[in-house]
Amino acid sequence: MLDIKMLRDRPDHVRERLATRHGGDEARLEELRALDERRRAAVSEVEQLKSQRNSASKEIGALMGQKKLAEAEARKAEVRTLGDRIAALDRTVAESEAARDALMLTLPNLPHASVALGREAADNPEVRRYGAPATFDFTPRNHIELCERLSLIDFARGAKLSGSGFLLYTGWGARLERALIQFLLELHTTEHGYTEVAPPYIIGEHCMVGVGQFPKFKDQAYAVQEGLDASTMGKLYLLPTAEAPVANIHREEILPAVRLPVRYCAYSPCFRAEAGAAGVGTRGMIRVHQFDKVELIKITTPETGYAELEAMVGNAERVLQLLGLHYRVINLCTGDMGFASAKTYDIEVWAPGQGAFLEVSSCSNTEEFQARRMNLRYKDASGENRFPHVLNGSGTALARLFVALIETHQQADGSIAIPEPLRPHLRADRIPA
RNA sequence: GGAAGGGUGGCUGAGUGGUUAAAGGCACCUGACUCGAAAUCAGGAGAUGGGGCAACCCAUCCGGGGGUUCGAAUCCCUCCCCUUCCGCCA
Repeated sequence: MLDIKMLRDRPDHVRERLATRHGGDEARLEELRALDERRRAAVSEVEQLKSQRNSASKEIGALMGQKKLAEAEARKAEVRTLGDRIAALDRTVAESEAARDALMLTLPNLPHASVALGREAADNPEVRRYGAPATFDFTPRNHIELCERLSLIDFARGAKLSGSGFLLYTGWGARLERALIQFLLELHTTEHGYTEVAPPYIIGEHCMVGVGQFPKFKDQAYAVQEGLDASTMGKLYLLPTAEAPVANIHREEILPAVRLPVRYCAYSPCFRAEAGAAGVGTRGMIRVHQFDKVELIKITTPETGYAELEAMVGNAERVLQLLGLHYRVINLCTGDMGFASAKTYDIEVWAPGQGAFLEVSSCSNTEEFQARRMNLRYKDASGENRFPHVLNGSGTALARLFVALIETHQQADGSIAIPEPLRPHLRADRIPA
């Protein structure tokens, strides 16, 4: 959520910055301005009336104490007429405020000044590359062939169980997935200074609003209800990402400055309806309805937010470096950034079998945007309550990492070589053919 | 699902219609005392929104929402959450 004060004081700035995304906010900004003014006018009038009523009520109390009952009754009658106007104005305030806030929740974050202007993915500047594409002296297979030959994933039975887009990991595939999760959590907790948390996998609607998933992306989430009780529908959702619970851990709190930065990492499965994406890359495990991910979350002061973002990207890159994978880091342009983000780096890993880079991590600083939605604050050195920067990043997504790993490290004999740092967790140095 | 008891400021804990932002205690800040600290004494200190150059002023907030009343932490309705016991269950 943007700062309503900035909308009042610098409307042109807000309009310009929002226009660098996808535009189309003009009408909403104008409506917002009108609602805000209506609310403020009503607030100042009703407060004045309430002030009158408060002092009158005190007088009535005093009169009754002195047993001047007739006078008290006369005053009561006067004040009663104030009550009706107050009630009407209170309704105006509540309505305009609710409408204003609902509108505020639909506006995306403003891009940071350093973000490149652009409309789409093609406009994203590349920041750096690591390594080189794997080369093979045999004909390499793609991950679908590898998974089938080595019985890592049973695509047909996964679909039989839950429909297309759901994976059944089997044997070495299940073990590799589990080893990767363990490897990632160990790395971030022991070497990168994150505190591990294990969140619920079903999350309240208010937390989805808090991170900016809702209201805009409601159609992308799986809603759950209790049994056949439709009245419970719309309150709880399967996680699209662990960001939803973890970023909300301290919602509605005021953290002492000495506790910052807060750094959490969490493993969770992620559930995405991918509505409207049917048929697009549905084969294999590139785009699925459920995948595993280790998420990184930071809560920092505004002063250190961007330094922490750079560090977070480095933490995610380290994963790929240790696994011997080729990747590139790109900086999303204004038109390609997520709703809540002020600045985002994507990390894309090279998948030889696809001949393409696959997004495995997206690291963003949402600045105060999510903190405002969550009413998360911290108390700075001077005792002032301020909104912290809230950052999130994948460290990393698993299904695509799995793809890149097996496609990159496949051997001529059909086996998969396991990179050194992963071996203790898999308790093997290769997946046999 | 059934029964009972609870949700008050950073914590603890009073308050059951009228100077109550809310006693007392703990923690915190300032000052005095001290070489310094502890102890003691005195004082201060909540949040949100709005107004003012400022000292300050106004409104709202005692789990959420609604109602009764001139006036609600206090009475009524409703929802949420927590604790204990019973039932069921991984």
